Amino acid sequence: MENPELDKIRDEFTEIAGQLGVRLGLSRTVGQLYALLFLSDEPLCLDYMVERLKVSKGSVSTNIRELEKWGGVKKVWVKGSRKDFYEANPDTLKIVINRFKGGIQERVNEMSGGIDKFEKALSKIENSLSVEEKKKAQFYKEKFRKVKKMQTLINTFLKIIPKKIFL
Amino acid sequence: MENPELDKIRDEFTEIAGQLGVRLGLSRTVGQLYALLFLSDEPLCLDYMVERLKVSKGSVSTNIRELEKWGGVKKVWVKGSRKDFYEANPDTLKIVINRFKGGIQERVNEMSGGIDKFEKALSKIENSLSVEEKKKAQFYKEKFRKVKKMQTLINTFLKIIPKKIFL
DNA sequence: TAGAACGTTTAGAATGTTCTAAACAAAGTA
DNA sequence: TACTTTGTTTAGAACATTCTAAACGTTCTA
Repeated sequence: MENPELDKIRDEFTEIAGQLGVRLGLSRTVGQLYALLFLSDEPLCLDYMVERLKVSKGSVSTNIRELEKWGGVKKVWVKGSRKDFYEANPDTLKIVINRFKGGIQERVNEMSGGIDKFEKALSKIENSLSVEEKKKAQFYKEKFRKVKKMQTLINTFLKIIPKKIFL
Repeated sequence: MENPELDKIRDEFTEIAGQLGVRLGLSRTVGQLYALLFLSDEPLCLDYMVERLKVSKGSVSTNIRELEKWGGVKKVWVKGSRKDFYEANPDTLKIVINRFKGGIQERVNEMSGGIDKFEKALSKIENSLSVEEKKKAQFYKEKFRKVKKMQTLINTFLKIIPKKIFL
C-alpha cells in the first residue's frame, strides 16, 4: 500500500499546493489539505489527514472548514463510520477563480463604495472651500471617477469568465 | 493649503488602498504610498511621504522600491532638488493585473514544472511497482494531467487581457 | 449511565511579516 | 577636508498569523 517513491511524489505535490494556497490568501495547510484530497481516490477522514500532514487535529479541523467555505471540499457520508469524511471538489480552476473573485473584486468594490461617500463629502463642503482648495477637490473627483471606472471594468471582465470549466 | 476635510478624505482613501495592497500580496504601506501619489498632482519626495503616512524613512525607502518594481511608480527628476521624487503610474488597472499575473500564474506554472518532474519519476519507477501501486501511479498521472490542463487554460486566459487599458 | 469516539474551541507558543531607529554610505556644499 | 543632505541597510521590536495541546461538548455504545 505504502510505496516510499509514490509517497514522496504525493508529498512534494502537496507542498507546492500549499504555496499556491498562500498565494491565494489562504493558509499553507488549506492548500495542502486540498492537494491531499485531490490526489486521493477515496474520501479521507480528519485523523488520516492529521497523520499524513503531521499537523494537529485542531488545525485540520479549522482549515478543512475554511476550505469547505471556499468550495474546495465537501463532507461525504461513509457507510459504517461516524467520522467526517471529505472529498475534493475536482473543479480546481473554479475554486481558484472563486477565491480570486471574492478577493480582489470585493476590495475594489469596497473602494468604490467608499468613493461614493467621498464624493458626497466633497460636494457637501465644496461651497466653503477657497479657490485653491476647490481646484484640489475637483482633482480628487477626477481621480475617484477613474477608480470607479476601473471597478466597472474589473466587474465586467470577471463576468465573462465561464461559470463551469471542464478539465 | 491644508484643509482638514480634504485631508480626511485623502487619508481614508489611502487607508482603503492599503487594504487593497495587502489583498494583492503587497504590504499595506505599499498600497498607501501608491494612493498618496495617485491623489497628488505633483511628484512627492520621500520626506513628504514619511510625514504624511507617519511611518519611518526606512519603511518608505523599502516600500517605494517594491512599488517601483511592480511598475506602480517611477522616479522623476525635479529641477533644483537633490531629492528623489516619485509619481504614480496612472494605469492602476494594469498594475493590479501585472501583480495578479506575476502571482498566481507564476505559482501555477511552478506547479506544472514540478509535475513534469513527477511524471518522469513515475515513469522511471513504474516497472518496479506492484499491480496495486501501478494503479495508484496511473491515478496520479491523470490528476497531474488535469493540473497541466488548468495551467494551459489560465495562461491562455491571461493572454486575452488587453495589454493597455484606457480609463 | 459511564465511558469511548469524534470534532470543535481556545489559550498560548511558534513562526512569519513589517516596522522603527540607528548606523551607514554616497554625494553635494562650503 | 569637514559638514550637510539624502537614501539604504539592518538588528531587533512590534505585530499578525497559524499552529499545538488540552479542555470541552456532543453523540454513540455497552
